[in-house]
Amino acid sequence: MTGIKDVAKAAGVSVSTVSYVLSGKRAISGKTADKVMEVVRKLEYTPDASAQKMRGLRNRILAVSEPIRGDINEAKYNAYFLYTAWQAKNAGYDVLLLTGENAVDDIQRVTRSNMVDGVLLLDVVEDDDRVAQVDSYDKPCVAIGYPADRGDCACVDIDFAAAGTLAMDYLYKRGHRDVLLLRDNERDYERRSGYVVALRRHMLDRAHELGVRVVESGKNEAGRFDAAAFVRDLKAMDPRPTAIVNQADAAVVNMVVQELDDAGLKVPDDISLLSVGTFFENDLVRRPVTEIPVMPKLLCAKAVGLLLSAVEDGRRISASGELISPVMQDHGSVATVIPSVASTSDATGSPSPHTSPRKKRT
Amino acid sequence: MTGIKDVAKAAGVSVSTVSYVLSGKRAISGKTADKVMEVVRKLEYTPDASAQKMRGLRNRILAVSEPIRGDINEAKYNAYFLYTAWQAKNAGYDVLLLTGENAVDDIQRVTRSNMVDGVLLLDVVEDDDRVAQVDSYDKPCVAIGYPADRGDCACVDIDFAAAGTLAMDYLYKRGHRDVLLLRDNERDYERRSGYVVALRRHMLDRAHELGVRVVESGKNEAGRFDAAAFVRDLKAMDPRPTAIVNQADAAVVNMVVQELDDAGLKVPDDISLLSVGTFFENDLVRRPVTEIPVMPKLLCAKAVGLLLSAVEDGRRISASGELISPVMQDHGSVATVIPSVASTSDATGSPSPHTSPRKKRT
DNA sequence: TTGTAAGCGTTATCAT
DNA sequence: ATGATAACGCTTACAA
Repeated sequence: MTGIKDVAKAAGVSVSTVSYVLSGKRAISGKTADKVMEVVRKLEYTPDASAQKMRGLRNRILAVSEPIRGDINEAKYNAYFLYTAWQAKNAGYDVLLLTGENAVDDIQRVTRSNMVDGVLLLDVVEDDDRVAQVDSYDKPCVAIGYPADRGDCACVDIDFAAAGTLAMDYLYKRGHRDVLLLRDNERDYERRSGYVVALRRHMLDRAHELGVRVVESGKNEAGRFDAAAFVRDLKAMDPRPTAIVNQADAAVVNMVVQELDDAGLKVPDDISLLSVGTFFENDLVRRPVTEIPVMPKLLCAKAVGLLLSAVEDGRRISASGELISPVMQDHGSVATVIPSVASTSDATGSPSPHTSPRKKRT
Repeated sequence: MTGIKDVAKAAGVSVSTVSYVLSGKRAISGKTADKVMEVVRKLEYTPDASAQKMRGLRNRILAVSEPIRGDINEAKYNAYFLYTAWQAKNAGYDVLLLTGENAVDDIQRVTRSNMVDGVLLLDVVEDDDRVAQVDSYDKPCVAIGYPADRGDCACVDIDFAAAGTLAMDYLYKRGHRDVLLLRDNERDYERRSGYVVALRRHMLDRAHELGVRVVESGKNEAGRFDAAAFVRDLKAMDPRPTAIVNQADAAVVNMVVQELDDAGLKVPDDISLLSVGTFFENDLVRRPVTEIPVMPKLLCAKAVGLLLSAVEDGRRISASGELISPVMQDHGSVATVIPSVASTSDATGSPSPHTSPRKKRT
């Protein structure tokens, strides 16, 4: 309500003086500056953001696109969203959230109408419309996630090819030749959520190269996972897997760990557990699990940093595709075993001499 | 980039004609309108939001304040946030998220700088700064939650006094005289999160009035809940509670149900389970639980509706404090029992003749 | 039915 | 060191 004119009048100076005092873009005598600032505080003057934006100043608003597909309660993706908001805030930016189904329309609308300074894309899937249309936005844009074809879109993600390799090499090096893949929520595969699908493929590929046998768990429908059945199946397998590679979330892992416990299987002595592409930092886990995490904090920091380098310094970022190396966080849930001789040959019905896994924890 | 002048030039009309075609605020000949719209589409013209706002039009942006206190992964509150965003979107509004610690500063900044049309307050605690300062905002404001003193702030919430009464009356009517209160996460009590605290108090008060004995579970620290111990304690109690009243989240309830099962206690035949002030709709629950839910969807719809009535129709809403009646959602986890005669008298060490609860489910 | 021009609240250029 | 004023892109009162 109170504008720069009111301040100027009350301080007995011109509007330009007020503007310059506030922006610091030219020298002002200490006396005038003090008087102006005093009035500014007294009148609680805050410059009109629209007027500033019209003059070409930045808004300090970033659009964050996170289309809500189906269920609203996907805590997994909230981590990215909140860290993004947090990073933006730290840099002095606010976040305009775009959750509509027609994400591309929304992004075009807010960029073309000059409502925001830049755009962040969250929950990117393998063939993402928002990425494909990046050239139609009037503002810089960074995706968190790496679609199959990133075109001109700047992308930041974990290197999931490397993560898949790292996971399998890690197990292989510790003697594991038979692993059980605990699938993520089916919905994540179906929506072709970028990394979940890619990671699984890379793990299977690497396992094949190494001669590691991978059996996949049954489909894991949302909210219907039967941990008891999973463990029962595990015990019935021949040869019995020496490790579980997990893509599912904390709730599922907790249930599995509990069931393993009930079934008398100790982690890692009787069965190793490695979680890949998950993020357990904040969730309750019944026991620490060795993990190659997705690192939302890091990704969001990188993405916001990259976007702001374009917004504030005009850097051209359309060429940037940053892949961050995965890291193994050892929490002692993977043991070293002696590979069973039969494990790489074909599995006949004969009772394979199962090598009891018992070694130092890793 | 492309402005109204460009459109006017290309269409061979004046800028006001273009403006009027787009706003529909005066009659335009069909021919001109068509031509203009064609050019608008071809040039992908989108009016500059700042310029419009300067002319007094609405921005169609609502600020949503949800300060992140401590841990970032509080899924509970995300539901409110997402439903709010969804409701806003449905009404044609975008959402500017304010997560900073200094919520009041942020709200003052975005309202005074005219960046938003209105403000929604989420995760309101009993003595909430944001509510206390509501008069210092330059835009209409609605809180979801009911602080101790709402002052001039419009508030929408479940009537938790009524909910507490409803919960206890419901159990009392079904013969329960001894109940065990399963506490929510301690953090929720500590931060004095509005309803969690109020609800507990109201339940205890009502129980006292009815002569229902309430024993509280031990503190439930985040991520450290020991369901087995909880059930062990339950079995050791004398007289043994016939019902559990739950304030904790789905993860905790799942664990408890599982442990009850393992301990041979059937719900509801051996022990009733009533959840109050929770929201299990989207979470996996091992068995349906009778619930007086918090109804975020409804609350958000009411709040957004109220706010928009102020934003769009200029209604004065500072007098509005809407309390929504709680509803009991029966999912068959509460049984009717025959009250034990000893239950209202003092509990001596004598082995009370525990009335085995077995009746029709409710 | 359409055009002209004032004005919204700022910033920045030009004077002084 | 400070002041007057054009310009930003749009909406709308007024004119034609």
